[in-house]
Amino acid sequence: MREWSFKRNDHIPPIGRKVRNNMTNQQEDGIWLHCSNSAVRRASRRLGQLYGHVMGDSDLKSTQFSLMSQIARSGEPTLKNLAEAMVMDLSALGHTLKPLIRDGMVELVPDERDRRVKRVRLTEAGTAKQQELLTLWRDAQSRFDQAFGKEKSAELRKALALISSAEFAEAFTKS
Amino acid sequence: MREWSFKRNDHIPPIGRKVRNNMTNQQEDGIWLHCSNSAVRRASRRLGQLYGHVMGDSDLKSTQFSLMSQIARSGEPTLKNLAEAMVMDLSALGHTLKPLIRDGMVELVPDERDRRVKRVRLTEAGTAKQQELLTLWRDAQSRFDQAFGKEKSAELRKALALISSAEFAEAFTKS
DNA sequence: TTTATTTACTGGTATATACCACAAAATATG
DNA sequence: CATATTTTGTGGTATATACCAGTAAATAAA
Repeated sequence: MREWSFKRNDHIPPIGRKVRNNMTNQQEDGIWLHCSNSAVRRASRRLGQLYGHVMGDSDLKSTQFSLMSQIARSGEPTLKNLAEAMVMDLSALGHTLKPLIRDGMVELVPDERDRRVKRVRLTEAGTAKQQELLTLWRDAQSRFDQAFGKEKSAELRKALALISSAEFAEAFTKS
Repeated sequence: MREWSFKRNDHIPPIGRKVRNNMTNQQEDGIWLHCSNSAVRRASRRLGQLYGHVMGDSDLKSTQFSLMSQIARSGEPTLKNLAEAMVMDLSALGHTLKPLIRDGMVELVPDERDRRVKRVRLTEAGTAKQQELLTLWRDAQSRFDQAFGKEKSAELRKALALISSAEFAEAFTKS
């Protein structure tokens, strides 16, 4: 057996200070308690895993389900608008759509008035699949609400929507 | 000019209901207001971009900076422990480390007592680089605190740490 | 109307991240 | 001790995502 040092969260060492920390448990101090970016990414990994497991062996990843749900919700958005809504780089969106297009879940249709523009649309199969997975998604979301608190859950989403907004980006950048 | 429908957030349509929404602005209703997973991912994309721009042309991505900061903070964690701390899949961590190892920022050292185990360590160059970027990180983090509120910022990180915890995963899964 | 600029998308390249199957070492079991 | 099981990593494959450098269409400017 190795000699373990014990948790001591009383004096929080500054970022990047070496502590020779061999602790196994999760409660230890970490960068995510100091860096909002790290904190959000870390949580997104956890939720990706959690929601993903609920989605299970369905053909779609939780990210794909999100994207398709947003497409359905938007009607028939242009790539540009969809990218903005998802806070995603336009080219990243293009790449992300490829597997969905390949699998016949989504199709791109040229806009009639502006030949530069392409609109994103769920195929019939895509719509059906999205509807089908709604049940699983609801299970995941209700588990989340249960574990985190329905109230706090809604508040959190609102806070995150604020952070994701263009106005926030503006404020962050200009200051 | 196209005919635009106008924003109406008064009646929030359920997920996956088609609305034929051509709105350009960000305030529109979206999946992220209903799905915590989507909300967190979306925010993580935004923050990735924002922090990333502050990091600018430095050799490290903001994700790499986070990871290196956690390594520094942990002392000399095993791959397993680091993966757990980061809430990252072990193999994903391995892959993520490759560019850092290639660039001489990080090295893997075999554990002396358990030949299965490898420990992660910042090289001298890595430590220096991490220290150097601390300034940029501090700028980004203080911009965030400014824009979101220092209080709320700390609360948010705590909430996200809870969501990222093993206990939360437990609660989510068992329920 | 010709030219310059902006807009919307595509493709390349690199990192981020997950899951699965496999290998090797350590540990538990009979 | 010999075998079964668990633990820790590695490599493959696929999606997620960013940034940059084009390209073509639309629009603004001269």
